[in-house]
Amino acid sequence: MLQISTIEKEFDRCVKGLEKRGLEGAENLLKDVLTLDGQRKKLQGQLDDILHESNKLAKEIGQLFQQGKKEEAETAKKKTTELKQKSKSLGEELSNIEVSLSRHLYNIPNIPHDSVPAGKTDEDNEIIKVEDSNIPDLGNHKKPHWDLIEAYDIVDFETGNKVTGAGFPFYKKHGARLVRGMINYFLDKAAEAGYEEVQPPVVINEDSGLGTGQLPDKEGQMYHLEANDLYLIPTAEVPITNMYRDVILKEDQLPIKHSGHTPCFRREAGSWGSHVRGLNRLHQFDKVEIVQVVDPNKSYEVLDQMVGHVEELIKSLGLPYRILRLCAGDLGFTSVITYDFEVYSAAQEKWLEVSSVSNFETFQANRLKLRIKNSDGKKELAHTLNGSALAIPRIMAAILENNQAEDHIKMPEILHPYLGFKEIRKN
RNA sequence: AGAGGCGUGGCAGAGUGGUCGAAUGCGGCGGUCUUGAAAACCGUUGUACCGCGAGGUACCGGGGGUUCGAAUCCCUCCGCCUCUGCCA
Repeated sequence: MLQISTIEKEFDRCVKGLEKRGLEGAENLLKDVLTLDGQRKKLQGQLDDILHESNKLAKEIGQLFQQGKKEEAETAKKKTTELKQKSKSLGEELSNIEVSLSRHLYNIPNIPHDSVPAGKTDEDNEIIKVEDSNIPDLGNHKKPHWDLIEAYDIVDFETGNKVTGAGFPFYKKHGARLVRGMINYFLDKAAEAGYEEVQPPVVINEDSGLGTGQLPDKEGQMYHLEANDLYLIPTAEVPITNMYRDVILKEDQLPIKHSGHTPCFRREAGSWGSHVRGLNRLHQFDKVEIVQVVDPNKSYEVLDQMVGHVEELIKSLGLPYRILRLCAGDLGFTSVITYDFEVYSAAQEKWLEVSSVSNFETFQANRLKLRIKNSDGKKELAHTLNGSALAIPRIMAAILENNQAEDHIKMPEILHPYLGFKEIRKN
């Protein structure tokens, strides 16, 4: 969430940023925050004074008792009753204000970067790079991947439907091996780039959901385990970034770089429809995520590195791709700037989003209380970033479609050592 | 899952109702000594909020309660340890 000090110091920039996102009444919302914060300070001051009085009296009463002056002590006790009532009512008033203040703050999204284009929907996203020279000419044996996976018997939706439900497929044979091979390849590449691998829990508690911003905003997108009040992760970003919740890092520990593979679970409530077929959208899918916690002065340099890393991965697989800079209206709640990567899936003739790389600046760190202590002993909020590197099923869809031939599907050469086969054939 | 125990500052560890934001040791930082280092000695050393400042308030796992006053008593939740049970 935004820092109140930022709202105060850069009020106009914040208003403009929120308006760019299409948030209505941004100025009033931010004014309310400042008003509430002013009230908070005032009440806190009053309460502190009363508590000060009470503390003083309590000490005096203690001394009177020790000196055996019981009557005087009893008289003094009576004075405290009034103070107690005052502090109680002030305390309630204060906590009401605080609740209201934090509700406001939790509902205010991050301020977009200057370079983020204005716009409302994904139509307005800015295409900053297109690499489409390798879109294959598939001639007349062009099959979408949902036909291919059936023909080659490598993903089984029907059995997934029976065992769990729609959106939970079984990968089989070469398909299962392809998933595992890609995960290993992506993790190896992340390791080469200096990311330390972790294998995080795939369920998280409420505090973690709040920390990275999935809660309270996107409550309905996560699977909730009610019996334990835990959530299935929608991305490894959540557990990995939350490793650093309530942590004060020393300068020389930076940058923190982690990679992790997890299944990701998304309810995708409301986004299901006939246009979503095959591997394009699932309730459970595998993804390798990269996360960094960095010095605030270096986060844009790091963002470029992460974008470069993802681009190299996609290139190495020989897939046509493009890079988008999301417009303000399409930008995630917590993000300052996001680059999306899409690969071209040549049979369905569609661009598929396979990665999203974002800088959150201090937005997550503020919720997480993730700080850096510099050599002068001063503390400041860190910047957090993350990116998919990469999401498996859509990469798989594009590989299958783009590399299909009459009676086989070629695997990208870079994956051969990870697969134990060079092409998928029937049987 | 059941029974019992425990949860205090960066770490270790005192503290069972008032003078406790908290002894002591270690670690950290500064200094003396030394050519330099170590040792020794001296000093200093939690976080957050409010305030120009003096200073004030809150925090001893989380939340609530009793009391004029709670690290200390009570309730509850969470976590850890031991034993028993179950299980990959």
